[in-house]
Formats: sequence, C-alpha cells, structure tokens
Amino acid sequence: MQENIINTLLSLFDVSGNLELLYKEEFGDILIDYTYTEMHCIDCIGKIENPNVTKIAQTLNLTKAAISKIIKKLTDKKAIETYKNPDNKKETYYKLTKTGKEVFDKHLKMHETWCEKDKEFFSRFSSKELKIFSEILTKYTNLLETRLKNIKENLNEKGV
Amino acid sequence: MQENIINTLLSLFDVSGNLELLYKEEFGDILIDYTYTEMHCIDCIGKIENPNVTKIAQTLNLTKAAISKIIKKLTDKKAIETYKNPDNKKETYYKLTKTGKEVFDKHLKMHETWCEKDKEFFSRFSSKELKIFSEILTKYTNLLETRLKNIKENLNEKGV
DNA sequence: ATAATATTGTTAACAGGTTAACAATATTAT
DNA sequence: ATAATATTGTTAACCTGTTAACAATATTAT
Repeated sequence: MQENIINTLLSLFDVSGNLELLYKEEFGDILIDYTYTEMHCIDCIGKIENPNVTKIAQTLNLTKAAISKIIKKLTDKKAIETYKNPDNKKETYYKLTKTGKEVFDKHLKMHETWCEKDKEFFSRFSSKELKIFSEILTKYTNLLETRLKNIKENLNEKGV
Repeated sequence: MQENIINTLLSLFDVSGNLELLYKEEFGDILIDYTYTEMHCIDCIGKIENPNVTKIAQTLNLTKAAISKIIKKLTDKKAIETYKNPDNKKETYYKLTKTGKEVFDKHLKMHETWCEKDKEFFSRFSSKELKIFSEILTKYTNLLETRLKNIKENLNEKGV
C-alpha cells in the first residue's frame, strides 16, 4: 500500500511539471500575450501589499533576477507601472495598469474554472473520505515544505 | 474542505518543482558528478529494453533533443556506451558501462532511502486511512495524466 | 557620526530545457 | 520496385530560469 502511494506521488510530481500545458490548453486564448509566470507575477502584484522585486520573488519562489526580467517585460507590455515611497529611494513598487487589471481578472476567472473542475472531481467522495485525504495530504505537503525551507535557509547561510 | 484540498494540491505542486533540491541535499555527494536528469537517464538505460533516444525521451517525458544532449554527456563521462542491431542502421542503443552501473546502483539506493522516509511518514496512519488516501490520490493523478496525454497527442496531430 | 554590514534590484554568463529544420534510414502504399 | 510517408537522432536558435558580481541605498553597531 505504502509503495503504491509513493509511486503515485512520484507520478503526480511528474504530471505537475506539466501543469503549464494543462493551463495553456484550457486557457490558451487568454494566455496568448502573457506567459505562465508573467501571469502569476500579475496575480501577485494584484494581491500583495506594496509589491517589490524581492517580495514577488519570495511569493513565487523564484530568484530576484528572474522577477527583475519579468517586471521589465510586464512594464514594456504596459501591464504594470512603478511607484515609490518618498522615504525610501532603494525600493521600487509595482501596481497594475488598466490592462494589467484585466489580465488579473481573467486569471482569477481561470483559477475559478480550474477549481470548479477539481471540485467536481472531489464531489464524488464522501466528506469523511475527503477529510482523511485532506489531512494526510496537508501533513505530507507540510513535511516537504518544511524540509525545503530548511534547505533554502541553509543555502543562504552558506552564502554568507 | 474542497477549497482546502485544492490549495494544498497547489502547494504540493509548488514544492514538487523543487524536488531536485531535496534530492541534492539528501544525496549531494553522489550527485556531484551527475545532474538530476543525467541520473534518471542512467536509471532509464539500466531498466528498459534496448533503450534508444526516442524511448528514453518518452520514458522521462523529455524531448529527443534533450536526451540527445544528455546522451553525449554521459558518453563523454564514460557512463554509457552504444551498441547496434545489425538489422537496423538507424537506431542506436545504449548500455551502462561499469562506471554507469555504479551510478545506477547508487541511484537505486537513494531511491530506497527516499522511500524509507516516506514510509516512515505514512506509517503514522491506519491502513484504512491509507486506503482512502491512496484511492483518491490515484484517481486524481490518473485524471491529470489522462488529460495531459490527450493534450500531448493533440499537439502531435497538429504537428502533422 | 561613521564604519561595517545587509538589502535591493540589475546585469552578464551560464544551465538545461524547447522548437524547428534537417539528413539518414525504415516502412508503407501502389 | 519505387515513390510517398514516417521515424530516428542531431543541430542551431531560442526561452526561461539560475548564480554570481555589482552599484546604490538602508540599517546596525560602536
């Protein structure tokens, strides 16, 4: 049984590497002008408080260098614009333009559609079953997340 | 509840994008001379029958171009060598050298260690709970796998 | 106050993948 | 048999991310 679960998890990991493909075929029309990451960056900018390169990078689990480049593209596409805090000359913040807001809304809609599909799938199971599933899944995910976080912190410390 | 599960799945997908990091910190010493994909390529060559670029690509869910490059590196590192079927001038097959076999064995060992850790985690739950978890996880994974397969087939057809 | 340290965001160089075009060989249809 | 089609594996050009080095600014310790 456990062997079984572990193999299934590996398959799931494998599939998840191609989530972008699923997304594209589902929402290709909307995604035409923005890449997967660009859209998530827009989502992030629309959601967090005073987003700057560093915060976005942390949220999306990417490097600042990567975000820096994406920001440039989004600026060129006029999806975002910058603003500053007069007390801080170092940090630059971003907000959505009208265009950016439209993309943001479309993405929200996509996300909902995605969730609907998943919900339909899960509605087949009893709430008791779902509770058990959710509990184990959450604990397993937390385990991996914790391990990852530790590794990343260690890497940073070594960097110092 | 379902919302909850969906979000957890998204977190898990996110983590799974960094599996390589977990692997590296766990098995860094062994991985020093071979990248994550190179190792999986070696694993593949050790496991499948008459492996050629095409088969390996299918197994690892990568393009032939990617495998072609990795094959070159593994050949340079003397981890693999080629052989031919006298009846077929087109296909080239690969097998592990002694060095390659050593890497293969190490990888098997790593995989076992990985499984042990997971098993330890799952041993906390009752077999009834695990059964439910396994069932839902398998069905969900199959759903995604099927959807992905269809998309990839469609892409190929468009290519024709 | 000032020196030491840390943080922010950019850039160049690189890594590892993709797509598209291709030559060589195999397979299929006629 | 031969022509049309498909498959194999390589390559060049590209894309998206990373690491490492950096200038500019903020923060902290003395």
